[in-house]
Amino acid sequence: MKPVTFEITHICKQSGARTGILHTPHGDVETPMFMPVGTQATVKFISPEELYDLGAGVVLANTYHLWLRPGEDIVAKAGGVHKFMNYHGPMLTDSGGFQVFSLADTRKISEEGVTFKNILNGDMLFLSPEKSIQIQNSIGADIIMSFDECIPYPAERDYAEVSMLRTLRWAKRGLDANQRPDEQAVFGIVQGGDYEDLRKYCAEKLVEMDFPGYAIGGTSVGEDKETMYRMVRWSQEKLPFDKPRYLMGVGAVNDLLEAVSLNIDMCDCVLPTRIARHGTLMTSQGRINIRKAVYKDDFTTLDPECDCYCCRNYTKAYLNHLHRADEGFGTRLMSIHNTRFLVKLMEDARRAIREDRYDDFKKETLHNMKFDERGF
RNA sequence: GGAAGCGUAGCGAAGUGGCUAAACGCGGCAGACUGUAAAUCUGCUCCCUCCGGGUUCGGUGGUUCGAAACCACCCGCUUCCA
Repeated sequence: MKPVTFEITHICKQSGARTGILHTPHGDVETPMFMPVGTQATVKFISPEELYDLGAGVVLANTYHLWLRPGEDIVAKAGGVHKFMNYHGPMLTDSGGFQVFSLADTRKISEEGVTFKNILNGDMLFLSPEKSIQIQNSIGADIIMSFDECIPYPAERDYAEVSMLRTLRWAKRGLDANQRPDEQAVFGIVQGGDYEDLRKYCAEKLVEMDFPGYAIGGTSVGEDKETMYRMVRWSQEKLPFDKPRYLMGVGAVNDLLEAVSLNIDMCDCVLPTRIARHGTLMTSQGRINIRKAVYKDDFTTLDPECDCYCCRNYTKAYLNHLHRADEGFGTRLMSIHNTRFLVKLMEDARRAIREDRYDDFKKETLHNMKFDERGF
């Protein structure tokens, strides 16, 4: 019994992009989709009820951070992460592989795994592919990720190769370590830096291991757009067409639209919630910073095309005030808006795909959001 | 009426002879943010500017090669005593 399955429901005649349905133990979700990130078992400032309201499907949590606090045993004791945080839709946990990148100063990599410094108390901790899966088994998300090394960009070819080969061995070890294969699906992660042969080789080898879904990692780590899209294209070419493809850590509007063109089904990103906290909002007319003086007495809606709780009820002047006054309600409203914006972007993308006009939709959306003619 | 203390850039507050156009915080103006050590970080914030220049530290006058800093008087504020 496979916990996670995928079916393709339509292929756009204009673009080749696809829609699908991801079936999980906590419900079905339509793809392509955007997945909000709730690292510490909460999407910062957004309640589960608000997540349902804004149409969130899969929500992420993070293995490394929940391991350190409160500890995976606590989450298991709560009955799993869904019960713990009271979110009953599908969930996915990242393996800690991103922390190999983001916490590079505090860790050391070996064949066996990664020694991390506990950022909370300085203890030395060891995370292996098996340990990561074991923790994720305790946390209990529907989709769990194999432990990988997210390498920086740029990376020397030799290092990218050594790291990718090790990530492949880790993927196999993680797959074999899954104690709950009937409830939790392990996805493999394609690495290989900005090297075509490495990306393709990695994808081929992962496919031989037969994962229920595949992710593309090592992107959005500082590279330019051309490079990112190239890495995605190479990675995705060797993946089986009928399996879900997850592009990790991507959430800028132009990147999402390009990802959908490249047959990506799932994307996650902290961007909407993080920039919301910092006062930046995504709108159908492009990004704005609500703190700017021009919004002080702008009593219009943030985005007239948005149907979120924030846009239905509040003005830019009010958001400007709340942000300047450092009021948490403003942060909540803006987090809800940005998250809804990306969820809705994907809803609109799915509709366009079903109507065989995805290329038109993409071009028009990018134009309205003031991206240049290349979509950058 | 007497005594003591204080007055520094939009605000708060360092500085008590040259390294000071003047720390730091707030406020203000911008920018960044992509599998979250991020309700964070970066830059600018006296005036004119390309180098550079011009005016500042309650006011006026002095001491000094040189003062926000020392002295005198004046103005204002605070506290205490009557």
